[in-house]
Amino acid sequence: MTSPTRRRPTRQQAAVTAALADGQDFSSAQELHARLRAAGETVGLATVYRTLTGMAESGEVDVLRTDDGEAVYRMCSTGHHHHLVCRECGRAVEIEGPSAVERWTDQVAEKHGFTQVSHTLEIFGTCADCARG
Amino acid sequence: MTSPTRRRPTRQQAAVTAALADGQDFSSAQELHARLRAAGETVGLATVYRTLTGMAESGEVDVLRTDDGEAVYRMCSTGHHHHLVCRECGRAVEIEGPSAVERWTDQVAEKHGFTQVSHTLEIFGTCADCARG
DNA sequence: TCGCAAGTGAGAATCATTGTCATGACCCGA
DNA sequence: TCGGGTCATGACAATGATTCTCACTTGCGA
Repeated sequence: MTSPTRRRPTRQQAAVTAALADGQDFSSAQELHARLRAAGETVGLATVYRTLTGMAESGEVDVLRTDDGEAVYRMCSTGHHHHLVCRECGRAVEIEGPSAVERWTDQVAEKHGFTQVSHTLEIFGTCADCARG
Repeated sequence: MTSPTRRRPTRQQAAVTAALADGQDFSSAQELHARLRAAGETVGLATVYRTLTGMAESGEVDVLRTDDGEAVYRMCSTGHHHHLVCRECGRAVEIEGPSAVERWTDQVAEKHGFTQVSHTLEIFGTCADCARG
């Protein structure tokens, strides 16, 4: 097992973290990079990717994939939870799954001999604002 | 609303459909293309993509994304269901979610004013064979 | 059978993401 | 406080999946 790969704190990482903490929506790496640039921060795209990947691995941010395969990131409360995401604007609501679901997934996996089980459960819809538009 | 874009039946589409029906695992477009080539079928990569996209839209196949964002396809029984997928080999087991989950997602979405709700629920793990390897 | 619209295929184009590698910045010990 | 080794950074190239283009082919109705 590798030790939790602690990264050396830098200005760039702080900037990425701040940009991420800023919004309530899921943002892509490209979006964040553009936002940082606009804010006058000079952070390389590769660095944005590296920082996000690192944070995702250590569980500091949640990652999910849009319909077209782009990875989007969001700073979330710790602990296991799921999301209700607007397809149009990306707005996300953090939700807690019923523990029954968590138990059920483990059961199903075990029954079929699967180990190291994880699961994804996301709800997509159109939020009230976007539906109105 | 557009009419269900019926495609004109062709040899190529039949080949893609057959290749897809062949395996029990999720396969990427690239994989299917390679398999078709190996089987002596001459089908363009673009056509494989077009066919898969079309089938996915009409609900004839299930699509999901691997961790690295690649789209994988599988021919499934009709109706709503989920999957237990092996991270290593892609083997998939079709599973039926407890109706409680389906109800719960709708409730949560409604409570937050979201409409046109859909959800994804996939379980990932390492299957017994791969764990042994 | 004829003609046209839809389907096809080869390759180019796109776009997110990752790799490369020289340069610069942090941290620790002296 | 200073110096050096190490890790992070950034510009750019490379990769790889997917989509676009466009000329050519083919299915199907008249």
